[in-house]
Amino acid sequence: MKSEPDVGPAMLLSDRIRLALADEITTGALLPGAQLDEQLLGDRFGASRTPVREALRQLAASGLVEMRPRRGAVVAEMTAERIFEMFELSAEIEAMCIRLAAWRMTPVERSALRQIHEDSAFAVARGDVDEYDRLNWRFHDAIYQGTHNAYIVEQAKALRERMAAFRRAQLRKSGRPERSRHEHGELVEAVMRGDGEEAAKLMRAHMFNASSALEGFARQVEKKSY
Amino acid sequence: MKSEPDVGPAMLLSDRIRLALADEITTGALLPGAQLDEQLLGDRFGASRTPVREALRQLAASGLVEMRPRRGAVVAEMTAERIFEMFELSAEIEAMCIRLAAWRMTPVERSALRQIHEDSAFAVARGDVDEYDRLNWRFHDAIYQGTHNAYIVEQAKALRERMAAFRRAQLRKSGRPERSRHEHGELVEAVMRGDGEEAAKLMRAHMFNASSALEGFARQVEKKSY
DNA sequence: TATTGGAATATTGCATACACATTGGCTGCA
DNA sequence: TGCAGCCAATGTGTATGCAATATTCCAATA
Repeated sequence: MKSEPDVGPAMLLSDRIRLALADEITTGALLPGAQLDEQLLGDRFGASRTPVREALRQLAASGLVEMRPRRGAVVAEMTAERIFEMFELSAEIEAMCIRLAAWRMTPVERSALRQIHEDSAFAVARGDVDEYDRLNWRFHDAIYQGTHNAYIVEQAKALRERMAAFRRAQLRKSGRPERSRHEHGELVEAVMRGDGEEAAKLMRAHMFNASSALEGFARQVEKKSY
Repeated sequence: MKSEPDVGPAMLLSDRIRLALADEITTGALLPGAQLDEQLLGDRFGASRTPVREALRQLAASGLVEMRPRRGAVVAEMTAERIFEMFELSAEIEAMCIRLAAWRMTPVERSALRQIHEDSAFAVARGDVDEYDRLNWRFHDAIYQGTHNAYIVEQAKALRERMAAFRRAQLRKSGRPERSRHEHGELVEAVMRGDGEEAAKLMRAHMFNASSALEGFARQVEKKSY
């Protein structure tokens, strides 16, 4: 009986719960410090405690929830300060990646990066935020790959995945895609010159600007919390 | 001595399994690509599949094992190259931390860092590797704290925890503690001067030297794999 | 009245049982 | 002989039950 047009068992139940909880936490629907009772969550999602537990474990690894042995899980404090802290790490990681990439990328990789950047011009011109978001992802992904360090690629992707929920609202800010693309242009220039330190500096600024676009959102979370 | 893994239920069963598996993977007892059958592992540890699954999930998050949905877990490829990659990320994270710390640490934190460094002189002189290992941990931990970014502290600690198994054999290398302490001295100097970029550079060198101490070990893993 | 001890409750940690997907092999047909 | 499709076996994903431990509340005592 698949009356509901669900995505089917293509996605694991525990993954669905994980994504749903991550969304509720990042949007502020679940307030910081809230107890995450396994049984209750299981009831809410029509699942048993087992997939809920798996989801909570993974969320704990990403820092969205805090697990205390035999004392259950609570939503991690998600103050504006903590969101900024997460962005700062994100920015530093991105800066590290582009610094390494600027030194290590092959000529082919460099021109591929430039190509992605040029493709994004259309998306910005048409105001297609979703398309720009995809290209934005590919842009940063190309930089990760440019480090020629598979472990860094994995971890950077994982971190970016964690921040995805925050980022969603971010690009909608008026004028943000244009400015983002302009900053990408500067990044491409620095990478082309092989100037890793400069690229890292620009990336920090780029990420800081992106996080600033979230300030209103952060304050909103703040208000809900107290 | 509470440093010894307590047989009591003080530590969660899933954590014991996680640590044991991490050890076996990093020491090469479990070869890359090996299937990690949940039932078999459960039998080996005298546990059921449930805590084994939790352990595997956490190991997957740290990159030691790879999980393919409905197809089980396998030991991640652990070539010498991959070990070096993990160390590179570790080094970059440490460098990032000390760069931020050199700029942000309070005077109290700076002198506390220097104090830890001075305390370690005794341990080195007595050849007490375990004691030096503890102080080494506290030294790096103080640097994490110095970033004044709680999220970075968490993630840096988690990463260092993952590398712990590798690090264990590392300090045993003859002369390594002396050299390590000398390098720490230079790091303290740079932090005292507030020279973040220089501290970061020194930290990368420090971590690189530490990883070099593992080269023999890495080759050994390599040989076992093929 | 405040504090402490203990019992009751609730919730996690672990074990076991079941359902279903994936895989490998086997059979039948081209 | 080779390939397609089916079937069984293996093993993961999920549900449920049990045991151990943390929390809470109440009562007894100082």
